[in-house]
Amino acid sequence: MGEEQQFRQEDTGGLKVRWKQFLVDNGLNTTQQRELIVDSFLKCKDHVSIDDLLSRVRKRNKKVGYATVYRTLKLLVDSGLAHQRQFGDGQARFEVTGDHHDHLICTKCGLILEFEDEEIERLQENVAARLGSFKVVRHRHELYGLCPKAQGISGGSCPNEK
Amino acid sequence: MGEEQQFRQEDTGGLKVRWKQFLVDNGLNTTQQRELIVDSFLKCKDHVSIDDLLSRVRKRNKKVGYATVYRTLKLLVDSGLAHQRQFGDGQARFEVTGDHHDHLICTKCGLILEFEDEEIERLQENVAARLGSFKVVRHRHELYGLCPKAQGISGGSCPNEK
DNA sequence: GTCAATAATGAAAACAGCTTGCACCTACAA
DNA sequence: TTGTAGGTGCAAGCTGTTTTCATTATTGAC
Repeated sequence: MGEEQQFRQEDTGGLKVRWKQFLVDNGLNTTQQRELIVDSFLKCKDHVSIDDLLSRVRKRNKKVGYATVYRTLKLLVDSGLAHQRQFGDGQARFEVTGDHHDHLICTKCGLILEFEDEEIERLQENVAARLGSFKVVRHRHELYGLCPKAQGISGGSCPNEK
Repeated sequence: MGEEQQFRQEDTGGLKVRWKQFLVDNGLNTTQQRELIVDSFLKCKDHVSIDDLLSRVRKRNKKVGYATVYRTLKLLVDSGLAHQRQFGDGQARFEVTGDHHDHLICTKCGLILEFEDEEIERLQENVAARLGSFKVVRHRHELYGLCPKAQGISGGSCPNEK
């Protein structure tokens, strides 16, 4: 656990270097707001919406505006440091770029799990080839359903139930 | 080809019966607009947006409003006759419920192909089981990329390019 | 067929999340 | 230090969707 944390810090550090480079490459300035927003974002392990991130940021600086978070997230996506996702609830969510993975979403409590499966990835390529040399650039694979708690297994109620 | 068409008509007829039953079961009226909208929808082979369907409907009755199409599509989804999809372009698309399939979308020309793969479906279930008895209710699997024409293969230009 | 009661329609307004214009402010190279 | 390009925050605008409400259509009882 101590090891894992250390790794994460190192990793976040690496991402921060890439961010700095992105700013330089594109003639963008380092500002207090951007620093704060990017740091807050890189700390997130989960899938944050703009509003989520805004409220995290505002804990440290009340005056940051929605538009700045919005624009910074766009830069993060452009820089490749963030991925933008669209689950069913109508608002965009962002996550730190890492190992590729897909998602399993509990429709009752909103719990989001991640998964990856080499075999599925490989089969996807087959499908695309089969359908006439289609070249897959990215994909989206989401499983919606009920987590054990939402099913009533093990008696617990759903942690994030709305 | 004649056979196929006959089959489709029969199938559409079956769906229409289910629709009628849905109206009865829920104490809903049959109206000119609903008839027209549902008939137009069931004829669609592709993935229509609300606006697409509205303009098809208006070819036969100029006075039908957007809200009516919107509400009728919602009923169609509730009745299980339609599936609602959300591809990347921000507007909902609807398709007639049929064999389960997933999608391959050309990001250059908007071409949408359908695919299904038993093996992938099976692996999905494995994934859900592996992640702790998650029960999958539905899923979403979309491959985004370039169709052969968009890649410049065979020299043709992209049919639907915007 | 006629007539209420009930439901559906269409226009327009409300809504939610996203995007942009603009006046003021900040970072940074000279 | 200062000029300037770039960034910020507010508010307005946009897009697709959803709802409200006055009007119109459908249906079941006579």
